Amino acid sequence: MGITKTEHFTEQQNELAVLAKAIGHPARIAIIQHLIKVNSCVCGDIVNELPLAQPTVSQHLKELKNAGLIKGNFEGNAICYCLNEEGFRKIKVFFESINTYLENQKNQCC
Amino acid sequence: MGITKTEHFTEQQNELAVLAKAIGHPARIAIIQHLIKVNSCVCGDIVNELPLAQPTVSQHLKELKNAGLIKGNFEGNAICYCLNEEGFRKIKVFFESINTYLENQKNQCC
DNA sequence: CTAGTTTATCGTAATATTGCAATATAAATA
DNA sequence: TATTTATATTGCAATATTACGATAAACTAG
Repeated sequence: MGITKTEHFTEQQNELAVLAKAIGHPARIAIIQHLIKVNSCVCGDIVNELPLAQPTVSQHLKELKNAGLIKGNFEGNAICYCLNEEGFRKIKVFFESINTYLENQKNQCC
Repeated sequence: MGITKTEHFTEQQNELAVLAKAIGHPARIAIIQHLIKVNSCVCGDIVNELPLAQPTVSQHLKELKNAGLIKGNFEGNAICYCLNEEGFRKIKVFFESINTYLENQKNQCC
C-alpha cells in the first residue's frame, strides 16, 4: 500500500517521524552540514555544493523547510538559508531521553 | 528516478541518513519508545502493542535491526529485542554537534 | 511425532520518493 | 524594457516504501 497509517500513532510520534525522515537522506545531511560549516546564512551557493541538479536541490530544501529544520528568507533575488532551531530542539529532546535511558540501563540482555 | 545517489556523498553522510531514515516512521518510533518504556528486553509483545499486522511489524523490526538501532536475540521460540547503543551513539554525536553550533550561533539572519 | 506459538519471508498492490529536463517565476541589472 | 541570475514548479520515469494475506520456518509442549 505504501501509505503510512499516521492516524494510528500519536501526534508526537508522527512529528518525530517527519523530522527524522527529513534528515534521512544524504543530500539533506550534506545541506545541514554545509549550513553549519559556513557558519552563516547561505545565499545561493548550496546548489554548487551538491552533486545534484538544481531542481533536485530545491526539492530537498523544500522538504527540510516543511519539516521545520531550516528557514529561508528572500535577500534580493537570492534566498538566504539557515538552520531552524525549533525543529532540531524537538529531535534533541527525543534523543536525550533515549541517551538517558541507555546510560542508566542495567538489565541489558541482548 | 527514486534512486538515491549514495556514491556522491561521504560515508558518514550515508550512514547518518540510514539511521535517521530508519527512525523516520511513526511505527518505528513507537517500537523504540516501547522498548524504553518497558525498560527491559521485550520478548514478543511488540506486535500486540502496535496497530499493524504481524508481517508489517516484523518488517519494521528488521529495518531497525539493519540500521543498527535495535538488537534481537532468540529466547526459546520467541525473540528478545532491545535498543542497540551503537546506532544511537552515532546519531547522538551528530545532533550534539548541531546543538553546539546552534547554541553558539551569533549571526542568525533568517 | 503432532499441534500450537512465534517470527520471518514471499508476493503483490498502493503509494511515496528521488532525480532531472523543461519551464515558470521573480528580482537585479544593463 | 530586455537580459541575466536565482529559485520554484511541473511532469514524468525509475525505484523505494508501506502494508498485509498467505505461507514457511523454528521452537515448545503434549
